[in-house]
Amino acid sequence: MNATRPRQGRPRHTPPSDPGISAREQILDAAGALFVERGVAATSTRVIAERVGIRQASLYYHFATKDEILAELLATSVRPSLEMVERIQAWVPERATAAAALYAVAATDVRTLSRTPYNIGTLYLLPEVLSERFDAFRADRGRLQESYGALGTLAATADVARGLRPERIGELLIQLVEVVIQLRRSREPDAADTDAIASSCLRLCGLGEPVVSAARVEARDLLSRLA
Amino acid sequence: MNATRPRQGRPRHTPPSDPGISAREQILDAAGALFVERGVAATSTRVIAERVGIRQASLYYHFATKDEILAELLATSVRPSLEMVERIQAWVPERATAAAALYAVAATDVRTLSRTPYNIGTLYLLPEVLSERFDAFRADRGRLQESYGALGTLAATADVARGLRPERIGELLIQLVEVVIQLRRSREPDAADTDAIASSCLRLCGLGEPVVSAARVEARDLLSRLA
DNA sequence: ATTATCTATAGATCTATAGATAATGC
DNA sequence: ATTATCTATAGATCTATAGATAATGC
Repeated sequence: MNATRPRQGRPRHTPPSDPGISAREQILDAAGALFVERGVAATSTRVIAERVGIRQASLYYHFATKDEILAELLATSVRPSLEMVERIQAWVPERATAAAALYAVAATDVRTLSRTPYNIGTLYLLPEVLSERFDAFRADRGRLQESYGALGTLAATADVARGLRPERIGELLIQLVEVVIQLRRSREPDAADTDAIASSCLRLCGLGEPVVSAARVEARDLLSRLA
Repeated sequence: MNATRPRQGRPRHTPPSDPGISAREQILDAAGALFVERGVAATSTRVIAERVGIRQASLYYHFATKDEILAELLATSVRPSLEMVERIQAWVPERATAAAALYAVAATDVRTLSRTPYNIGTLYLLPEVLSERFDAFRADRGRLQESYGALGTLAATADVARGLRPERIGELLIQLVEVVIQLRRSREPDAADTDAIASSCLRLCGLGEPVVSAARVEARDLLSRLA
């Protein structure tokens, strides 16, 4: 039961609570929680370091700037969604209807965002993300949006598809899914929220109740086969 | 053509570009645009003052703290929505169906948010708003959310109303309407967006195409009578 | 020797206050 | 006299760098 195996380097002022996690990870966790809670500009490197249990200057051994911490957090938070979408998209149209695929993607995305440790999706809403420094993140998010647009257009009724170009459908759908980020600010989302949001995505595409119900069932099946 | 009538007080270092607007308003405008662009913490009082054309310390003649500027901006941005919702709500059920009222409220709210000078709705998303200092604002917003919940519950199908309590419907609807804030970060919303969002609100309540179409028409009529 | 921390600090902020000053109003 | 600005500044930050130090690894 050697709870604290010694590591390399000068020992910390306060020994780490969980030495199994790399210092880099500890910094990302602390910074993530603080950025979400108070924003980036209002979070000083001193507070991040305090929460980790190291001195302020020691952060700079792991990250060159505060922005680099944010960039890393952003990158690791879109990628899983992006991979999932692309995997599900590949099932259309041979093994799944577009509506079911859209439901599956939206529901999975909502569920993922519901469960991230400190509602990390909140970072997407912070003003600093608009800066060019983070356009790598915004490019990833753009690709996710395109996938939503493509799926939504395939799933949409002719009426809706005629009225809204794929880019617009993508914008609206991704925003709708991310409603869960806002929701999580006031309470813990549950399965009913996930269904309400995913169903709304289909309804936004003009689909009526029978199609939505069928897609919900098919999506469940699709997801169980994927897992 | 006396473009610049002199005012009381020591003259500004740089004379005001539009002397018709009070200094207080000028500060609110400058701060609003900057807060939206970079966030509150990242906007220094010096930059706000610079944009107004006064010295940093002169801000404190009009506002006691930076937060007071934010509080004022938040207050003036929810109130119009709140008043509008309550006026339209009063038409239900005697002179309007709940679905039409919900469509009208959502569409008006989306349109209002689409047209605010610097997408001021963005302020709702900033982390500083979570602080207790702004609970007056959050109370107003809570009331708006309750109205959405009440209207949505009245409009919803029995199925949906059984599955989702009014509070949850309110949360989801207000979030859905505020999608336009996010949308505006990348482009100028138009009438098609307004309809897509307002229609999505009804569809989220379980309403099918015929009801949505009828509500859209009725809402247009309702709004023209209100104006 | 390498690694991961530490201490100390430069230099650049930033907010808010104190007190002076240049207008108008009476 | 009142108003709305100005200048000057205290005091508290904050980021990032330089260089020392206490471990482990070889």
